[in-house]
Amino acid sequence: MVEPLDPEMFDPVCPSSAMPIQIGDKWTAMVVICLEGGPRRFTELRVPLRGITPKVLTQTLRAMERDGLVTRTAYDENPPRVEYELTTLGRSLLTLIDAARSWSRDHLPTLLEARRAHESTPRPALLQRPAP
Amino acid sequence: MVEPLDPEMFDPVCPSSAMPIQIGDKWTAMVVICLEGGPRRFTELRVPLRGITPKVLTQTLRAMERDGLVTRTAYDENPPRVEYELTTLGRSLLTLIDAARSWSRDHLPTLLEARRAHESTPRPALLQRPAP
DNA sequence: GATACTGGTTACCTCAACGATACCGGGATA
DNA sequence: TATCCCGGTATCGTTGAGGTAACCAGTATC
Repeated sequence: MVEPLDPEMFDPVCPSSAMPIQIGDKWTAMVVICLEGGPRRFTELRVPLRGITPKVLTQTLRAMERDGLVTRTAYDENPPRVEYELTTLGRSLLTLIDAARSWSRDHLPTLLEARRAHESTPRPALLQRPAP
Repeated sequence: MVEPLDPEMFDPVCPSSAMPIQIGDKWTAMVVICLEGGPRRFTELRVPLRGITPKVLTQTLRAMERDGLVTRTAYDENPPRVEYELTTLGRSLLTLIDAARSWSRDHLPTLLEARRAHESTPRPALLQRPAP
């Protein structure tokens, strides 16, 4: 048996939402990370992706399937069982995701600090002219 | 004098729009690339970014300035002159952009082929059951 | 019969990004 | 007087990603 996914895997309040890098659509990178350890079921994916609605998860998975990032396997049992698994192509995104994570670890605090500093200082006149 | 930017630098019909990686907003990565060689003026940036409207370019640059990716320097001459330049933080995005470009070079054709193949094959029933 | 489980679907709505178009202010130049 | 240049603004409209809420089919179990 595979280990269950950690429900705290992704923090909804994490500043990564400010990260200037995005892989695929909003949830794509998180799905890839969830599938890194092996195939997962639909309901299983919903746990760490707190807040995702079934509609949006379906959309995300269908788009990823269309692009050859995941495969979908349905087992005719009941209750029904469907498993999603990364393809080689999908797995190739992991290096990119790692690069994005490294960038964030190294530079996101700087960006957030710049943003914070900017918010608290009113924008100066576009052209600084000598006072009359 | 710095070399002018190549008007053909970015192809509007380039499949990179299908690229599952995005840096910042739609134009951010292109602006970073334009600024790689040194400071550029507003009007100068509009050339390779064919089709960008001044409003959107302003929005993009303001957001980048807020996040500490570029600096804006206005010279009180006329006609007015304003120069945008990458900060160290902005420059740090270049490695990420290169990683994204490498991924695209290596894998985007595969993705596009998967997509093309998928479009031409109707989605099978979600659960394959034996025919009655 | 009622209820639960899985893996969805459907209709509707909201909001932000993006784009099209027009206009502006100040100085230099003709 | 008129026109051009530069670096923008102002206003409006479109589009699509994403979210909310409700519903569904088939089977099993109570």
